[in-house]
Amino acid sequence: MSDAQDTLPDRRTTYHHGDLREQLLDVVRELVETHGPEGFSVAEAARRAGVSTAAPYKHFKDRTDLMNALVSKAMDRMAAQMAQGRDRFEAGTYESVAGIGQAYIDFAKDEPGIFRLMFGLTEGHEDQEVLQQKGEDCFGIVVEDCARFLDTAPESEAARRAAYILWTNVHGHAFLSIDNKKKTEAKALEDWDFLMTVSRAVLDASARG
Amino acid sequence: MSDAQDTLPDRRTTYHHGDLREQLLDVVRELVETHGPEGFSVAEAARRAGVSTAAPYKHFKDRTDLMNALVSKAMDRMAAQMAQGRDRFEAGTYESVAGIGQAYIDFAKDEPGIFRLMFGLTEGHEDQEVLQQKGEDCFGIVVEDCARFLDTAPESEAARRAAYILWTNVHGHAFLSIDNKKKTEAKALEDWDFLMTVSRAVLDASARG
DNA sequence: TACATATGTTATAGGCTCTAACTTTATCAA
DNA sequence: TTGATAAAGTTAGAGCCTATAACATATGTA
Repeated sequence: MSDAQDTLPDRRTTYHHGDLREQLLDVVRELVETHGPEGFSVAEAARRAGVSTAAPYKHFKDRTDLMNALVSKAMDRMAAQMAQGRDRFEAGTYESVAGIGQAYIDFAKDEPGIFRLMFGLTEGHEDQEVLQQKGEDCFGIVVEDCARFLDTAPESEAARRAAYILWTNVHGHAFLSIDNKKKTEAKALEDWDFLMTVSRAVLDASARG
Repeated sequence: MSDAQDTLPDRRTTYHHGDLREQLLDVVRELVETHGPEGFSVAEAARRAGVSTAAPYKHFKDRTDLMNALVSKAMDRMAAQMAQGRDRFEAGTYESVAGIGQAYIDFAKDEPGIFRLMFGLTEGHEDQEVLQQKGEDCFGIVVEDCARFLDTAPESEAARRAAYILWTNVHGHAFLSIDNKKKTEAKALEDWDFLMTVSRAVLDASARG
């Protein structure tokens, strides 16, 4: 009679879902990548997870809360990938710094929806101590490697300053890359070329004082 | 009896509004700055303009269309301010390049909501030839000034490359500034200091070849 | 076993987008 | 000047969304 449930994914036999919170995050992650940073609804996510549209609210206070959780997990992935990018090279070299940047850019290209969400959040973002901290952690990876290159402490003005400038380069490049794939400049200047150019320019300038 | 109309702004006497399209854009601009890039609704804008919630659709195809118009106007303002920033100094100098960047950053700080909207658009953005072109125009201002500094044609690889790197610096700094006003790095490194540092580093590196 | 808690469900209020059908005003050609 | 047409309003309403309330079912622990 009711064939509506045939369209439901993974029809459950149990009353409880078992892992709804995580599955919602997965589903929304997909939606965000296919329909853009704001192109998801809690209702649609619930439907795809095979639960009622009210169920998500047992796990997330509201839509923003869900988004924050999504971003939080994304930041963990990002930090891990940045560390991995660095570890492909000897620490404290042009290459390791560029490697961190490459990981950042790759993340942005692989997950542009989430990436946009991470930096597009405005409401209830800056209040979130956790997200704030995770952002700092990512930045810390760059600072640390710059400090090693410059042979200074990570707390030094020089290291933080160089890291900040490099961060703007990489962040800006990442954004422009995903924002405008056709842009000729972005193509003419390949990622690695760009990264090595700015790493050298900034680190050398910093080393010279 | 009905005191509802007392809350309506500028109660009209005429049936036609007269300049609804422009007023809607103004109202939405306000909403975007007070409630964030996505923190507006067509309905609320209509209410504030004192018309029915259906009226806006006589002027804009849909919500996205309204947003695009908003962004389009913002890009005009931005281009104008960038040119103005450049003209405060002798053309083709570190200062004029930094001046363009300062205008960009000021725009982002003055109108963070719109700024985010400009670079957060995803759906129906890249299709919009007009917006695409206006973005190129802004970029062209930087390219031109870099070319003058380097004493090359604006079409030269060197000029476009230097401009691109500087654009990432400025764009990244602008974004990080508005994204995270508390960030210590952003404060330690004042805008102008940052701009002159990167202008010198990038232009000198480019000039050296 | 039994009670408390966690995690589902249905129902519903209220807001939003956008369209349809209708009304009022402006424009412009004869 | 007039009368047809287009432009720019209006109300009504379908259909989607968020979020809550009230209720149902499972789980776990005393």
